[in-house]
Amino acid sequence: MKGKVTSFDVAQRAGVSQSAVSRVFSGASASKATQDKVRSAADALGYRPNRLARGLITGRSKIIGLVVAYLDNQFYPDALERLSNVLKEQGYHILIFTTKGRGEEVKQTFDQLMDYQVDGIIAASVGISDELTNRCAAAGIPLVLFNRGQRGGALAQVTSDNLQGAAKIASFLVKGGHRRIGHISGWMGSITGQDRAQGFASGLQAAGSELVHQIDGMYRRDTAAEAAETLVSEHGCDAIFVGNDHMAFAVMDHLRGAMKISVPNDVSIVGYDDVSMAAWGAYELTTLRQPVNRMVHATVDTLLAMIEDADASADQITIDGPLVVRTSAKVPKEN
Amino acid sequence: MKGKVTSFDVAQRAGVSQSAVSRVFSGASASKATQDKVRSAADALGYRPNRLARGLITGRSKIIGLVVAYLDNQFYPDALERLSNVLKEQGYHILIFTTKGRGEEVKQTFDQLMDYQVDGIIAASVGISDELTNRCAAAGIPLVLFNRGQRGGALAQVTSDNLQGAAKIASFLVKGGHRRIGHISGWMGSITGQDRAQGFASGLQAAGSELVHQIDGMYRRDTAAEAAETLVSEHGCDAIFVGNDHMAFAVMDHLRGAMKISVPNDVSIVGYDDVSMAAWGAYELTTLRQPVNRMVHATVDTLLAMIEDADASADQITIDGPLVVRTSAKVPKEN
DNA sequence: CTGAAAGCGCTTACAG
DNA sequence: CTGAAAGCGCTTACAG
Repeated sequence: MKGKVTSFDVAQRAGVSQSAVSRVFSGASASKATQDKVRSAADALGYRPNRLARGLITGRSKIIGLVVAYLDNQFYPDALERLSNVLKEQGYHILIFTTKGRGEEVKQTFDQLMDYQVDGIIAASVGISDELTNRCAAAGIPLVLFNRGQRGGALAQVTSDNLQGAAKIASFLVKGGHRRIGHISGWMGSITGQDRAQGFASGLQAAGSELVHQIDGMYRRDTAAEAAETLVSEHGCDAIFVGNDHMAFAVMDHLRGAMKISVPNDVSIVGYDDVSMAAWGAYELTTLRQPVNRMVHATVDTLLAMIEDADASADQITIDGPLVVRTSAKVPKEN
Repeated sequence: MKGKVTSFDVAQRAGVSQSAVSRVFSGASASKATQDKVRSAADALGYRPNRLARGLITGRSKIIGLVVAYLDNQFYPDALERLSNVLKEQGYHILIFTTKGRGEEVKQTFDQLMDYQVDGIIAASVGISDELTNRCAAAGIPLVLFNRGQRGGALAQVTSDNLQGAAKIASFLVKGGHRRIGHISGWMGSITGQDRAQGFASGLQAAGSELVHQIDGMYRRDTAAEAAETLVSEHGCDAIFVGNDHMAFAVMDHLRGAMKISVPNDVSIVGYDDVSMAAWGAYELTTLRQPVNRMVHATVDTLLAMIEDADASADQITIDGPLVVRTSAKVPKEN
């Protein structure tokens, strides 16, 4: 522990009190002369304030807990990177927790999060029980849900407009002349899965069509691939809306590979998210773009507002995204 | 700040001293009776020790800083998730920093890392200057390089055996009957890029062949795609070893898409990493597997050893991985 | 503006 | 085994 220089060391070298040192680093008032003395002493010594000590006394750790479930879905690493950058600009950093589980594991995760005295929590697509919600509230720790809503609660959340987005896809598919349209949903235990499914079904009806069949893809590649086979072989689908891009890739692989089916000539596929891979040559997936950047900014804005003002309202923000048309689905004819 | 219960609150309720409370939670000796009293009081109050306060006094934050550059290469989110899990079992958590930059930005990142009093740092494929290395050493913060070596220094690092791995690929390609073999390297400013290139060239020679041409792919998709076009069109390559899977996907997309070239009938492609997508139907990429799990365990073991014992040697660990044969490259004939 | 002092929530010698 | 006390490195009223 050689390198440990404290504010006392700096004070001594600068010939001022330790309080003075603290003041210049915490941005409190100090005369120009003091500032200069302190800064040059600090530079000479390589001093930097200890955030833990500061956090202990201010009650602000400047740490945001991020809990995320699906790092294999490229949407999340992408969001993570942006979240990290936007937060960094505001002086916050991310303590990351990955958890596939639900229930007990999530609970432990929250315990640990709180042990570190995080200033706020972002939960990306993980289900939060009411108990956990209450515990955060009791501890005064703001929580915002990223890309996954929760019914009932007054939880802060930012999602894309899943209902509308799915409806856009429905309309696009119907106009594209598809007759037998199926849906492989996201996990129906998630609001996201439910909303996209519902928006899609309503959209189909609004366009004068109907949903032939729907299977829960559980956000899993293998489940989705199997579902695609069932939809095509048993239900004769000529178009499938898949609940997210991650599953859509698996569907395309399975259709083209094992089943020798041409996409989009035999079956059209549409996804949801517009992750970077959707634009790759192997897939060229038509999909609904989730505006990650705007979602990230909205999330950070909401969270920081709640941190700075405990009475800030828990916003529920819905962000609209465009349909990105590529080649994985037949396109409506111009006329 | 309602929910803030401290060890004093617990002590009071349990009818013991605050020291006693601390002892049972820090695992120091305490009688069974005291333990019981404290635990039940703590449970009733929902008490959990404040890690920041504990860290301040023990000098152990239980935070590991992870700095990572390429979250869009699936290798890293995957490694991140495993790192997080393995570390969690040991009571550590990850404060994550993303940085594309080199130089000044990395320096700032390290400043911030140290502000949080991290117990150790894992740098995943980011270049660390000697100055930074020295600063970590001075501060007594162990640093281990993950998946990227550094020449000269005595830095702890864990990488796969890039030299040998690339040599295996060379041998495989020559045996596969390829005549004009090219290489799109990883960024040649990185040791990883250099080693794979060198191992490949030597391997080719050892197998009685030679490298037709090599282009730096910079770990970028667009650069790699362009390089592939040059290698095929101008140098007549019938096989290309691409420095990592992430670029290899771009190469396959470009060859098959824009250039209407069949992989592997016209050109064989081999990658490096074996990220999960390599197994996907759209690519079925033949590639050298980096044993992420073993690399992660080795990284954590080394880092924790250095944290626990400041005199622990800075291990330089190299882990061997197998060639995973799929369909993106012609396979040597049995005989 | 500035310094002395209290205190954030803990751990850990030190006596008993 | 247990409690009183000092101290980790800071911030922030409080006097001057």
